Amino acid sequence: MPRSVPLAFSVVPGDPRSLAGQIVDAIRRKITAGELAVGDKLPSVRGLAQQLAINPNTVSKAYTELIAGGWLKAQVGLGLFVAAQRHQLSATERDRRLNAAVDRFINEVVAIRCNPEDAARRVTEALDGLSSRQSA
Amino acid sequence: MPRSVPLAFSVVPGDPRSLAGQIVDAIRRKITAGELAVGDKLPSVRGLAQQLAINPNTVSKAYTELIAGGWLKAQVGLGLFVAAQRHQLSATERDRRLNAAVDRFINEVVAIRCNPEDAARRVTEALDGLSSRQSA
DNA sequence: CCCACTGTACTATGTGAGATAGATCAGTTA
DNA sequence: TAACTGATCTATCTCACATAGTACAGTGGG
Repeated sequence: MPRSVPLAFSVVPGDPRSLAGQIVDAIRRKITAGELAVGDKLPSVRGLAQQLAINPNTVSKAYTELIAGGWLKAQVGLGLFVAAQRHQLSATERDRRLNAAVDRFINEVVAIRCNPEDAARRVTEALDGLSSRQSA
Repeated sequence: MPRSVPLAFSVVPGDPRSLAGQIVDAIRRKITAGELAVGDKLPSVRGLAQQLAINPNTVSKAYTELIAGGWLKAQVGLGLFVAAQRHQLSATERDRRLNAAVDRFINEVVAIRCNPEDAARRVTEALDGLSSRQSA
C-alpha cells in the first residue's frame, strides 16, 4: 500500500476562488512543477479535508474536477493517483482558452494602470520558471 | 450640454464576470485605448441601462466603481465624464496587485497545459498593443 | 469473514453575491 | 415647471458555494 504524498498547502476563505478551486490550482501547479510525479498517491478525501479543516465534499469536488481534466486517476478502495499527462484539450480549444486568459490578464493590467512593459517582464519571468525544476 | 459618446459594447449573462464587472472592464479599456478622452461625457445611468437591457442599478454600481477608481467624475444633474488620469494606487499596492494578476494568469496557463513560450508570446503581443492607438 | 479504509453519490440547509424592481432625494437646465 | 441627471435605499429573487449527514460499492489487512 503506497503512502500518500503529504501536500503542504492551505486554503483561505478570503480568496476570490472557491475552496475547491484553490485545491485544484494548488495540485495542478504541484504536478506541473514536478513536486508530484506520475503515480504518486494523494491524500484521501477525508484525510485532506481534515488537514485543511474543511468539508470532505469540498475536497471530493476538487478531486472530481482534477479527474475530469485528466490530472488524476481514481481507484475506489485504493485512492487517488497522479495520472500520466497527456493533452486533454484540442488545439483550437487550448487556443480559445489561452485567448480568454490573456484577455482577463490584460483587463487586470489596465485596471492596475501599471506599465505594460513591467507587466510583460513579470509574466515572462513567471512563465520561464514554470516547469524548470523537476523533483530529483 | 455636451453630447454623450456612444458606447459600442454589450454584456452577456454567460460571462464569469458580473454584468457590472463587464461594464467596468469595457469602459476602462476604452479609456486606456484612447477611444474615450478626458472630459468625454458618458451615457446616463438610465440610458446605458436601456441600451444594454439591464437594470439601472447595475449600471450605477459599475459607474460607482469607476468613480472610486478615479476613471470617471460624476456631476449630479449633468452626467458622468472621463476624469483626468492619475495614479490612484501606491507603488507597493500596484506591485501587490500585479503579482496577484500574474499568479492568476499562471494558474490558467497551467490548467490549459499550453506551452509557456506560446503564452509568453501571446501576452506580450497583447500588452504591446495596449495603449498604442490614440483617437485622432 | 470482518472491519476499516478508499472514492462516489445523494439530499438538505445556510450563506452571500449578483441582479432585479421600485421608490425617493437632490442638482441642473431648457 | 418639467424633464433630465446621479445617488441612495429597501425588498426580493436566484444561484454558486460550503456545509452536514447519510449511504453505497470496492479494497485490503487482521
